[in-house]
Amino acid sequence: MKEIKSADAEVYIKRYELDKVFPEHFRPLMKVYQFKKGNVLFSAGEELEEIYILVDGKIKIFTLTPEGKSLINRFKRPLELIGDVEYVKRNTVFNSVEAVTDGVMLAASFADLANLEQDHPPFTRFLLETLARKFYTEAHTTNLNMLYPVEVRLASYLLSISSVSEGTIFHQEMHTSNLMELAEWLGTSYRHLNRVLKKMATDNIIERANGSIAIKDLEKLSILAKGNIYE
Amino acid sequence: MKEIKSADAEVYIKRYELDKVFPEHFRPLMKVYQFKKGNVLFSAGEELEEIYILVDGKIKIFTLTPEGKSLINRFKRPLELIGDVEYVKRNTVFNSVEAVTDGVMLAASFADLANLEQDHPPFTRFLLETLARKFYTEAHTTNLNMLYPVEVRLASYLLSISSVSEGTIFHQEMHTSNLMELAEWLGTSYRHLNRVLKKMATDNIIERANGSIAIKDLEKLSILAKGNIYE
DNA sequence: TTTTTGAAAGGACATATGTCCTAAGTAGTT
DNA sequence: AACTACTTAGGACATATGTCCTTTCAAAAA
Repeated sequence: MKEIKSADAEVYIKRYELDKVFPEHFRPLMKVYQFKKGNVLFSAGEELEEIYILVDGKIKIFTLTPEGKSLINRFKRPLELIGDVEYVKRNTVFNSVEAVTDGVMLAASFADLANLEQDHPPFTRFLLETLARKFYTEAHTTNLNMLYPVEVRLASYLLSISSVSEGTIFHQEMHTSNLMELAEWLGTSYRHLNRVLKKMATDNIIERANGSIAIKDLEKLSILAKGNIYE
Repeated sequence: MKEIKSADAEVYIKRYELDKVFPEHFRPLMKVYQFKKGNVLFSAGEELEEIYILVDGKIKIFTLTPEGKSLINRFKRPLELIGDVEYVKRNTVFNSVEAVTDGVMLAASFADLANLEQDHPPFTRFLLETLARKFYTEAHTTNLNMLYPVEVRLASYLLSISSVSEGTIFHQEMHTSNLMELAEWLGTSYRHLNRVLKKMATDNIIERANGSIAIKDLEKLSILAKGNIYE
């Protein structure tokens, strides 16, 4: 990750309405970093000294076992805080983070933030609200993962990226760019995702043509999803 | 849950060193509730108006699917906050809560707490630290559950409640009072827990005698747990 | 002591999902 | 066009875990 000294945090602070959180006098203390697709941004166990704010791009958060194999993860887009828990608990990094696309982060040092907290309550409040949202989302996703099989989760996911208007189904941007990533997103293996996709195709719920997935029967899909909404 | 007007929050505030969090002038606004084993304390979807602080007893936090069946849960002992996320996000209750033993909660209304936040930053900080800890623990447990089979988790659990001294193994208090509860704690079915226990007994790692579990081979257990520590 | 009840234990079977491999398709590069 | 690399697709098999039942057992109640 490379610091861009010429860049100004200002633009991003405006864009994401962070001006109440970071007062004028604090902004010169903030840095702007740029990262490239594929960069390993943080590794579990590392010592952190700054909080990072994802303001552009997409990242992947995952856990590696000591045995090196399995992983669990989420994809994150702006606005997302990295290192908030580490800042509050003064822990080492818990999850590893990798860049899925090019992107930009703002950063502020733990020390500066601790000072900021002394005379600027909105920042503490911001942290609190961020964490509450994270906790809620995390719990929601975990429950979904543990309570329902991949088929249901996939159905929910497809519903979440589709919207219907005048009988036509529009696909919003997929959170994932290919099936492997989709498998990771759903927390399953690529092989299994394929199996489930095949079943849905056989049941005439979706149709697969050259790598893309088209919804054929929205109603059946809704029934499958059991009213769950992903994210 | 029954309010005990005669009771005083003071004792508990002392015991858990909450005096910096709740200043003198705020304490008269706090209530003391008593609950009985088996009471359903909160149900998912309910509207909350107070934050609750578990100061005595054991509770169970779980999720029910609309289909009524499966559940996921954790057991909690003091000191634990209930309703913190709900307070910050103004959501309805996310998980249901049930009393496992008799116990006591302190409570303070959202409205009073919002006022407190205005002129008493330590409370916001307390919320933040609590949430960070919760988030961390939650993530840790989730990872453990998703990455390792029940056998490993059970091994970790047994290790976590055992301590060795001069060649003798001491069992600390189990978090659970019977095998069904242990199965819930581990997030598996009772049947499966039994299967795994049997395997461990066959492998001479543990020994089962009239309902209790004794560790026979600590080393094998440690290898099985792969260095993971539960909670 | 007999009866009842709930916990403990496990057999039989089904299902979700993972791992390992192979093959076919597609796009980019030489 | 030939080659390479990556994605898609799926066969074969193993494993973790769930569901449903039955039996055993021990403690509590009659």
